Amino acid sequence: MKIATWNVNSIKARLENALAWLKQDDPDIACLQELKCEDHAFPAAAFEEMGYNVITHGQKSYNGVAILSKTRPEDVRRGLDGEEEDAQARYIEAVFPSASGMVRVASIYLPNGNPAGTDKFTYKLRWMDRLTAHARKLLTLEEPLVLAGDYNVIPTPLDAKTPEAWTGDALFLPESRAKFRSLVNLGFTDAIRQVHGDAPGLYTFWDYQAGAWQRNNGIRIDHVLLSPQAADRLTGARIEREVRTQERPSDHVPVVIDLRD
DNA sequence: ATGACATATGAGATATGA
Repeated sequence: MKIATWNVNSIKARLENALAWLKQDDPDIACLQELKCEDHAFPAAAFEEMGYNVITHGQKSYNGVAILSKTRPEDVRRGLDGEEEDAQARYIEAVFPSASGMVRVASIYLPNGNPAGTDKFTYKLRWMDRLTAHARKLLTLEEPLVLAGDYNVIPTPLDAKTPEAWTGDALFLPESRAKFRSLVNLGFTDAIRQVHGDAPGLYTFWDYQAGAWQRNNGIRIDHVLLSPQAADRLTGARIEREVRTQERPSDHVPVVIDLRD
């Protein structure tokens, strides 16, 4: 089965792009982030007409996550524990039937955290702690689990064209990278690195500004983390760079993995 | 040093993003 993640940067602005991509790539499950709309405004019908079930956790103007799936979601969770007053819609998770049993998938939009030294950065770090605590619980289920999304973390210098330009940025600060490592080191596999090793130039985001795409001045911040039971079934992982050549593209491109049925 | 560029809100200019 094929599982994808993509930060669309507004689902309303990107609806035609998303439909074209789904028609081309035909994932069984697609995690979307940065919807920038409330649940009632999500264009669900367009995806349902393509055969997808739709679950969303939306918010006006900012954030928002969704999962599209060819099988019916069960055990849906919206949001993370730990901050009851947290109004930011950044996490949705469900379990999906597949040919070889159930697969649990989460769509994650981790806080950006800039500028460092502000509440935004401490919120990012707290959110990462909450995600890690939840992931620790999920791992005890010993089931195929896929944590996919925009993590807003550049894991290593290999994941940026110009890492020196990111010094001091919340995406690359040691605290952010350390918390990402702590999550991975619970026992997750970074699907792209598992398949491509230390290959350079694997990016998922290019700024709209300063010709970043044309110069391939990108960063890898969209990640697919696999539990051991999911990693056992990994047969492929790729970054869909050509999606950046769409008309009015998102500044992110999809990451897609294949799991053996 | 700043802005570039894109989107949402809402009707001009500001907030957010990464």
